[in-house]
Amino acid sequence: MPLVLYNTLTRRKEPFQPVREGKVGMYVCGVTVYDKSHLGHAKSAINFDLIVRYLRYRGYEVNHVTNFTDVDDKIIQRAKELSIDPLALSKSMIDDYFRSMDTLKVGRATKYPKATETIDDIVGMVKGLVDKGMAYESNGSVYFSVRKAEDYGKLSGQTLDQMVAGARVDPSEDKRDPMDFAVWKAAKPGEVAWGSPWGKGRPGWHIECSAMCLKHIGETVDIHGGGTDLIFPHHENEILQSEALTGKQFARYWMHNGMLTIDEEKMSKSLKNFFLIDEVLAMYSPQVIRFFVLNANYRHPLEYNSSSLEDSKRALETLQNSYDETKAYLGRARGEDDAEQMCSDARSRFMEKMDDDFNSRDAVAVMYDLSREVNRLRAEGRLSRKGAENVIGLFDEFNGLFDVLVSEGQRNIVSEGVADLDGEGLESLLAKEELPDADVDMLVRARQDARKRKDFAAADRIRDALAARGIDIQDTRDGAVWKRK
RNA sequence: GCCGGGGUGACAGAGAGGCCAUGUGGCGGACUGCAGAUCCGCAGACAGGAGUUCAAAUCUCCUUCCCGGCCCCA
Repeated sequence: MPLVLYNTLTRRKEPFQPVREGKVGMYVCGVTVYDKSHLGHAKSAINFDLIVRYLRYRGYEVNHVTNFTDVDDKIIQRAKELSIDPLALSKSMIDDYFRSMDTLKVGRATKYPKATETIDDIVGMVKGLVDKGMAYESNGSVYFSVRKAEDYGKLSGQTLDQMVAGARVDPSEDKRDPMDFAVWKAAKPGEVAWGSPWGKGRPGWHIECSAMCLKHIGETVDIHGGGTDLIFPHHENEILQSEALTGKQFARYWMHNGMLTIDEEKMSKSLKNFFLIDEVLAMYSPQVIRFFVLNANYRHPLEYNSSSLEDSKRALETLQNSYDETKAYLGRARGEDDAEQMCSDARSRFMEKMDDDFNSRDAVAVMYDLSREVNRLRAEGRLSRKGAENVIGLFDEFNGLFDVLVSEGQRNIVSEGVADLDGEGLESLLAKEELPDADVDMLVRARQDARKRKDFAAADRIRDALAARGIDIQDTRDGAVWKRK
């Protein structure tokens, strides 16, 4: 069964066939680091990280490159406002990006090249374009000549004449055609700049990605990704300049993630409707945020509102409970069912969904099915210890891709036996601020005793006291199970 | 204006010709001292209008509304 993915270039799903068997060169456009990252950037990173993880799960060797645009107009302007060095600003924002993404469990790319570290390659590329007559120098800047390019609009479906008609292009520059774009920008006095055959300057935005693809992956990348907002003009221009230079197809598959929206509008800095990753992490766990993102198709816009993470949190609890309960069940397994068939069915359905353009939403639905089935087997006492191990193993396997379940730190503890505690001991435990596990265990047992005596007031008092410290008790057929929330 | 993508139950969101999405929430039942968790069941949907087809949420056409892009942007 082949892996199929949606290719923006052809606007349809296609079987995935990399240039070199078993190997994938993947380039994903990264961020321009002039400010801290927001939830929309997190969506993009999580979406593409899942794609990388799944490709590896499928056995591909993936070379994943994501860049940092660490010098551009916005960075220079912001640095000026803050009276700091622009490269110091971008450096600190890159640190922030890594901090956020690490917390969100976004896997690291193979390489994170920066524009400022690729200047030589960029200059070489610009030179090559000028030599070929595809680009021209004008007042220290170099522009790509769009009229000379064949098949303009390959990716976006735009034609040049349409563009010029409705465009808000700036005609005041030194361009021969208003649609020409800068591949090298002449520096204004005092700006950060690098030497070049055309004088001091810095790279145009689009050229750095072309140069990095060429340098770190090759003339043809298998998968080129980014947000839908980059399709035009960024990716269109990357294709033009790269193919003009190499004569080879630049990217086989173009994948674009849908925007995160608020009130159906794109989350963005300019609309001031964004939430920083840090702000959201202060309220919700990385797992909840990941689940929110992965519980939807990467390609479509995803609506964020005040309740969306709360909903995700609740929905995820169902899966986490099933996982935790199955682990807790290991110690008291009774039953015959090894769940072999159930697990292999679930795995193949899961892969079938992921093979279909990384349909994580449907893959999540498979996890819910698995969880319901295992819950039933446990409740009916039909699951064997081996069966529980199989299911836990499968949850772990899925979680290796999604990373939405917490495997440690959230233990379910069954408390059995009678509490060795007198009234005074009980009161002193109830008064404690911090309760180590042994104390919790003692209180849970005391509550069990009280329930047996039908002293429900005392039992509820203990439950309330534990709840106030974030400890949750559940009475089950097999005794009381508690966990820290 | 032009180029893309969409409008699915209370909400979030899959699906792309025939079969169930799924989750949260709601309702009913089981279990329970209560609660929670869990299980079983129920309700509720495909923007509007034509057409193609034995069969359409899924294909075609029209209308309408929304979003993204056309300066920067994941």
